[in-house]
Amino acid sequence: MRQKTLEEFCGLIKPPKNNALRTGESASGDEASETGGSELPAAKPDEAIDVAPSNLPPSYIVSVGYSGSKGVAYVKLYEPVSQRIYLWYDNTGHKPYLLTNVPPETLEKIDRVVYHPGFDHIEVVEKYDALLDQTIKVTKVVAKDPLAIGGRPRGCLRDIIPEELSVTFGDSGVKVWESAIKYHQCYIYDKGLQPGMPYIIRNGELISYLDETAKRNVARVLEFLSKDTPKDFLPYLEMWARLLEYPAPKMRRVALDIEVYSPIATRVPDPEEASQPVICASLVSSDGVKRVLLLKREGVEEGDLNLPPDVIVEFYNSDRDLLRSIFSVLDEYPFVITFNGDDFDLNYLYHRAKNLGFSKKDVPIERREKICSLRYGVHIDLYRFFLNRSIQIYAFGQKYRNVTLDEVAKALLGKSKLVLTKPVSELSYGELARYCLNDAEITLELTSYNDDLVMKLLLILTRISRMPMEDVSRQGVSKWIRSFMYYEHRRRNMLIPNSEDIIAARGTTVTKAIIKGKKYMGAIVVKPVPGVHFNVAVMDFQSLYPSIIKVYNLGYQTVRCVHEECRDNLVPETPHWICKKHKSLESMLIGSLRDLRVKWYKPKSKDKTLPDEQREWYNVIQSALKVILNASYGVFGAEIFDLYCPPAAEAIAAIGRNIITLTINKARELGIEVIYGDTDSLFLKNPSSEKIRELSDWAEKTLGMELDVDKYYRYVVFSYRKKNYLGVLDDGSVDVKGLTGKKRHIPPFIKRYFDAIEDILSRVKTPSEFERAKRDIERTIRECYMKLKNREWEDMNDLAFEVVLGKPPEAYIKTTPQHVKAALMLQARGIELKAGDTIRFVKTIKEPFVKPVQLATSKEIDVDKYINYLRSTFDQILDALNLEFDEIVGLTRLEYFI
DNA sequence: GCGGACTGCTTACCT
DNA sequence: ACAGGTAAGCAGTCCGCG
Repeated sequence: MRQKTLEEFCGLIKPPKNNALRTGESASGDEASETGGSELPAAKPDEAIDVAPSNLPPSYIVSVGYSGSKGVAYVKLYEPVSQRIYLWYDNTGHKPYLLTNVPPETLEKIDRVVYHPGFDHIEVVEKYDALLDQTIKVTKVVAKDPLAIGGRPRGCLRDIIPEELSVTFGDSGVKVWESAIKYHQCYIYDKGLQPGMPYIIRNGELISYLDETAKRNVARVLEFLSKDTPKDFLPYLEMWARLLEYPAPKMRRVALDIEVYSPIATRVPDPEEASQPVICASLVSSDGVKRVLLLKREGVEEGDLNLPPDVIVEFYNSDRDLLRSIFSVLDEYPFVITFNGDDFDLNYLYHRAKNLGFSKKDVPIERREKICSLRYGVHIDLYRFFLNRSIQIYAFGQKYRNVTLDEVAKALLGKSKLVLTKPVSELSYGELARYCLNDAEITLELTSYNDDLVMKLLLILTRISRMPMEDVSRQGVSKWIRSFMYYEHRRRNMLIPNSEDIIAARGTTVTKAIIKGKKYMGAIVVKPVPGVHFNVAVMDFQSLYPSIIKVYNLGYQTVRCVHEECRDNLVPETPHWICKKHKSLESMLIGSLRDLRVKWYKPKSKDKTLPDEQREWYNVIQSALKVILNASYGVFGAEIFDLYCPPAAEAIAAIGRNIITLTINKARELGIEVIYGDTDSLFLKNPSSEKIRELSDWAEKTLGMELDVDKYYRYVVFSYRKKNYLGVLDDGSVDVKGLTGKKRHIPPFIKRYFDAIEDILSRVKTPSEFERAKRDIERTIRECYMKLKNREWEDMNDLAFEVVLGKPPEAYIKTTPQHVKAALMLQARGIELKAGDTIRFVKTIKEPFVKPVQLATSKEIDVDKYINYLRSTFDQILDALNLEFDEIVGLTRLEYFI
């Protein structure tokens, strides 16, 4: 089978001339169907959405799914003019399938296969097996519906085939491939669909739409990047640039929050039971509508609601009517935003409707595997999105710690939830309405601040991952990467290997990790030179690991490939070799993404000559790329990743060690003093710009890697500890890395004094100013010490350590750390605790030497333990300044021993 | 029976 | 549900100590 070009695969065509863009009807109008004569009994989502008309203006694919009633895949399109959702049903006869190495003539003899109710037919197809580097013939077993392939606990073709063959033929070499891919993903891959991108319909076909501006923009990117780029790389740059350059539409949406009555004040009602009425709902939309729906109840204080004039308040006599109103909104908006709606709001409404006897067609919510989706639009649960670790760290820079609406909103918007003085069920209408409305407002604002940053981020991730928006917002980075790699397999007609095939063909790791229990050796950290160093340049390799994947051609297909002639292309410090004959798919996909971020999107996001709006868009793109690139090496070493390949991960790390080592040696050879380095960075003491240039050129020429100056420190303070330093930049801002004084769990009392020291250091400009700073630091530490010693704290909370429970308190079997001891005391008082909860405790004199702050009194505090903690915290800085904690606080040797 | 040396567990951090 | 490396504190264990 011929490999399709990207152009063909994406179905790109010139935009139609004179394409009369029809403005759709207002979204609030009737829901009359334009299906044009489908006689099948309508079922969800089919009945709630209009079928896309042939003159549909360019519309964005936001979701892809499978229609059980019609037995075909469908695509949800968002039309940005009318701001409505339309459906398009597959009309190409695409069907679910699996691949197997069992020959057709054998399969035809198996009744359980050919008489399976979902069985359709068998074909023989050719696929390229990248593990063996050869084209193989496989049998394609096509089914009538996706559940016949897999997804049911028993009786699926993917289980039947190996079962039958091992029983009947005693064959253990039976292989089944690609049977665990969700059908809607399979459809996206086979059709080369680009979720998040605009499409039009022509002769009933769904066709990708790119306007002339978009094409010009893509051409501009390519022209800029093509200079020093190998030819085979260009199509990939082009593919990504098309997805990334196309602007985002305005996404019409509504945020929903509900409040539920609870007979027990402290308990939130169980959504699966949904036994209590919904007493309030707020709907706040991007088109400026704010509605509060309240349930009339006996004995609730009426009075003035005291809500802003633009809020529409509606009272309902029954929660049945209230639900109906909510549901009509859910059937109208293309995007519905919640915070924890999968688990609570939509889940509750779904079950409540069931309990109230709603018929299925009157409920716009569908529930499957902990997800609540909508038959009409797309449900984005922001809780799930913000919970994503990669998003949390790389897109939002750790600005929020705990994923609660209050904390995320505080961190990103500077806004909070309203504080309740009473349980929800006891609030007056006004209090309830204001509370609920505020939640919906900040939920919406989390998607709209910074010019819709979150919506745009989701859209970009949708495009890169080639997944429906619902899925992208709920799944992790390894699923996103898997998805675009699978897509590329299908485009190139490559067999998607099973995880065990990769392990069997490529083996495991050989190096020994420094940390017990890890699979292989990781990065190098250079011992810092202790002391204060002025004029320090920090150089680092731009996206080191993605660069290695690109330049050294890494991937599951190229590590330990089958060719004899490649075995001399060794990875340093390992027996692994890398293929010289073929380019790995990973090196192309990840490498091109890396180049686009490093050379185009990141610089553009900082280009002050561009309009703010444009720069912000580039910033969204470069953040999305950052999230993906940061994980692109890690996934190779993660068992949960479906293309898990330990030797590839190990090789990347080994090459990284080699690169940083060679660079350090080169720097020293050039006479530059290297005072520290970690993984991909070098701290250089007082280097001349010529030497920096020389080193950078050397890296480019001999390693093929970009080594740039990341920043200049006015000075850096190192102790002997790795991953532990303080650096002052030219503008006086301070970078503190790894020091205890900056860690989140330490008592505020100590943190405040640490911050004061940081402040003193930020003002030091020259070595001569240092002496005065040292005296100031001594004074600060003395003050802190005296305050503690004299027990002068205002509030116990100031002394509390805040440590997060990694698991529920009962689950600590091997040891009982201090925060767990405190947690157990709280639990003994009936306070429920779970993994992720933060325990606030103080150190006390008597056994067991800890107490939760809530239970402790001031006189129980063990001051000496705090002073010891103070000592070790400040030692990290004092070490480097040649100061002694005990001398500063005036402890003589004698006192120290008493 | 006690204390120091040691290992292991746990959390928070760095790249 | 991306990886490994480092710091630090404490819990628990082992062993010596005539």
